[in-house]
Amino acid sequence: MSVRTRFAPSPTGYLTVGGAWTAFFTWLLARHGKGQFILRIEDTDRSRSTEAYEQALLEDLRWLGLDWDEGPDIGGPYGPYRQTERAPLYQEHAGLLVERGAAYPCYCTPEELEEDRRRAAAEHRPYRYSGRCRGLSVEERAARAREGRRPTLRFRVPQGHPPIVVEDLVLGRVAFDPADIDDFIIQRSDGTPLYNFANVVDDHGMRITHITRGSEHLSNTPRQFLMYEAFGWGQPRVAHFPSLLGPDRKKLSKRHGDTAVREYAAQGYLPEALVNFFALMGWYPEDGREIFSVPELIERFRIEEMGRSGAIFDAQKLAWMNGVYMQRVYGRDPDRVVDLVVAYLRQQGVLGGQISPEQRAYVERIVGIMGERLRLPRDIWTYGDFFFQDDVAYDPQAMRRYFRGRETATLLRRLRQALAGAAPFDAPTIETAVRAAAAELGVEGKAVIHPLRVALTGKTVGPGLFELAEVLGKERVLRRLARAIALAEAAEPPAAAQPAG
RNA sequence: GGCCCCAUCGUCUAGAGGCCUAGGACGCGGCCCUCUCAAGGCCGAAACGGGGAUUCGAAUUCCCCUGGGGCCA
Repeated sequence: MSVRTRFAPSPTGYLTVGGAWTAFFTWLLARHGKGQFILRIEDTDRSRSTEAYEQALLEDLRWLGLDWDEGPDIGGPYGPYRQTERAPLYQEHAGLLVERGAAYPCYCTPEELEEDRRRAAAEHRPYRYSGRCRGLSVEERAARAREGRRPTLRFRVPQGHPPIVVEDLVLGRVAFDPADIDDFIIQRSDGTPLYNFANVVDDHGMRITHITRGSEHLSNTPRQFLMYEAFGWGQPRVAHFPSLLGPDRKKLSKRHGDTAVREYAAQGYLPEALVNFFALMGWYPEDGREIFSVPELIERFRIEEMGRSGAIFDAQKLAWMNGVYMQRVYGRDPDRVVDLVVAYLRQQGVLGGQISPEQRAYVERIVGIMGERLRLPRDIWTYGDFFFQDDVAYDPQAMRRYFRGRETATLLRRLRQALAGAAPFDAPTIETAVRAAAAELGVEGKAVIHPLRVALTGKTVGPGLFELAEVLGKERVLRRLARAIALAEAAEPPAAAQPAG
């Protein structure tokens, strides 16, 4: 049997991490089964849906590498793939249910229903639909229509129906008692379909074999199964994924902390890292390995192995994983990492306009010496801001620790002299010069290396000193040293006391 | 309110009756390495929500409670 799955987002906002996570597993299920993945746009909420969001949704999905076989942009044999374009289908199917007596018009106004609900609450009994319109005769219906009432359509839940058993691929067997289910509305009085109903019509119409969605829809499943039954259709397989939670253990939603995927893209996260990270929320391979390529994921994924409990999105672990992927990508295709870093630098206004080949080559060298420190593009700044601004930001703590007045000034002066004579100005030569200077001064290497690092970079963290000095170049190194010497001397008298301000 | 789902370290999770003095990863702490940081190596702190029941034996099965999430809206 060929597997067909679908992802059906509403174009009312950007693709969020929660949505992308569901989309990913849905896609994985199709790819694992060598089947099709279908994209459907649920744009029935016309007031909030926009064309721009739809485009953004497609872009973000593509960025993640989730490709679809049928969708609004490429069409397919079971289209259209936008709900607003499928209105006639909903009408037709609603008519079918009415003909069969499986659905009936309900003339109750929202006010009347609200009143019922209020009374139920006041009397401390569960609210149930009164069934007021369930057995209306043709004349009674006509009379209500004459009053100007526009009916909704309700699905008639069969009385005495045996328990509805859902064999969920993730959750296992779940049984629902139909007696607990009220006749539910499938079509609004304006003729538009409700989510549950449109979903059934679309999923069946698109030959979806495996329905996947968030577990918040589990309670809808018996209703949908009842509709499949009324239509005389075979049931699809269903799988309900756990929800993604925020750090407060509350379900992530657009309103509540669910970040847009493009936010991560903008920050320069690697899509392969994000996808690998997604895989580990809810599913774990037997051997405890954590880094998987997409083809490996497709091969090894088993939906039966998915976890059932909600997971919190751990941004820290994502950052770690992104770092792992940064290294891998750098090893294979350094240009991609450089591109990401350049994009970041432009975005921050550090680089502007056309990037010259020289500028790019410079960034390339910096990226090269950053090594594993570069987990995200922004780390270029965290560890290497001094590469881009001559006006070095001296970390006060670093100054206090390594700038000890005249003593340091003397040391730096000696270093400056040694470096002035270093030729060529490359890391090995610089190292030799620095260590020789230390020996002459009768101190250990680190005793001069630390102050030198602070003098050149303003900080105590970052790439190897000799490498960064090389990239900086002799001219800048000497200039910065001159300034640092002045700084060190000036720092002397108040060094012991608390600096004012 | 009714119905449904979930419950192992801070987090992601392994675990499908004895292999568990509960394993891995991120994060955290320490040590080593080292020009710093990062990486790497070693070490460490850190969890089976509570109560019953079944069993020779329960993280693992069943029931109740509690907590969290969801649907009906």
